[in-house]
Amino acid sequence: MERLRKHIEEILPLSDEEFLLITTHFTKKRFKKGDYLVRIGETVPQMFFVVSGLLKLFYTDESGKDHILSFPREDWWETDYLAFNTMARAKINLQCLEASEILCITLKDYQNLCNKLPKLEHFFLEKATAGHIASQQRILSLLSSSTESRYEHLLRRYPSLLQRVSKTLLASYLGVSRETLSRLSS
Amino acid sequence: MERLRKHIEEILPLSDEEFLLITTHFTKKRFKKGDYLVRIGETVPQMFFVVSGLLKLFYTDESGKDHILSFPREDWWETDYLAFNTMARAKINLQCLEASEILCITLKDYQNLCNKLPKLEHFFLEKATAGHIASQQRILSLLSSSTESRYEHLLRRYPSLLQRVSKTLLASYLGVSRETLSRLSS
DNA sequence: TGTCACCTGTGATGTAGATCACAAAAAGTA
DNA sequence: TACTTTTTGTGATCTACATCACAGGTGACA
Repeated sequence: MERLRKHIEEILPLSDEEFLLITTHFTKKRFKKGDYLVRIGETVPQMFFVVSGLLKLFYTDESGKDHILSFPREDWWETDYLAFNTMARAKINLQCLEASEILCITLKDYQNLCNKLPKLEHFFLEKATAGHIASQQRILSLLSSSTESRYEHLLRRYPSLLQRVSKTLLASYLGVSRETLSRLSS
Repeated sequence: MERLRKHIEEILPLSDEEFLLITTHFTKKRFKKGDYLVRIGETVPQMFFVVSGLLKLFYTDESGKDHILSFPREDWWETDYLAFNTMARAKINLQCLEASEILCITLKDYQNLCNKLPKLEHFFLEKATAGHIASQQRILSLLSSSTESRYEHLLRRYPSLLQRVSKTLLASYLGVSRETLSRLSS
């Protein structure tokens, strides 16, 4: 849980009591490689904070092809936000690429926590804004950049990703076939 | 300003005093078609709420081609959030496609307002989350759908857009050339 | 230690869409 | 109303990328 405290305190200082209150609302779980945290078609009772490990958030289209939205890793918040917030069924999957340590919070606990500690909404607002900005920049790069420069940009921004993720998965994040990406690398 | 009140109260009930407090932090401005609210390279002192009118949020790449991120219209919040929040220079333009009535708020006023009325952060958190979700879905459609189905989806979701926006602009929102879009329509 | 699943590179071929070019139609503007 | 600017459709050509197919490599696990 210390990791969560440091993470929140980058934005919001916390007293010991406040942090204790926060921790009581989360459950720590361990997942193995391949485990699903969210599966298409099921409900999404929780939001997740990644303490350690690596996941993929992805959509599987009608033809069975995967499209990766993100690679959540240490210090990331992730879930199917649409399904989580509206208590609907998931439209996307969230699955472990590595064994992972995760803090989980239910919608009810999340709402309770925000009521008891309203300044946390400031924290989550910052996170949501950052997420929105990042998504917009991804849209821009999909609209305006070549596959090659998107690939270079990705590696520059997350150099460690290449060590942890297969090129097949990187291709499906970039929106090209793995063959095309392979030809780019060489 | 009544429009703003109704808009906020869809999420958050407000007393008359609270709403009065809010209004004192905004400035109402009228813009003509073609006017810029945000221009690449300049600072972004304000965030905008569209009372009436239509705008485009777009990036111009090195080759001079435009890429449209959104068509903000009635009841939308928009700005270059990255530049606004970090007081940096804008990377994207925000320009009027129609004469528009806009409520403007500076970063300082925004922060003051949220301090004085913390429950507003709840409102903005909802908006930011919705924006993030919408952006994610756009990424998914860029990754997984054909141009044709993205076009159909856009028209289904915003049928009025076709009346207000040229196909050239729609093409640059969808990420295809206007020639290709023209061939699709026929 | 052998087997199996997955990953990666590479060739051949097909296709969606970019780009260039032109003309007619529509919409602004003086 | 006349003139300019913008929008739209359509043809011809070119290119990036998808798809299919195959083979060698690597790590996981029984």
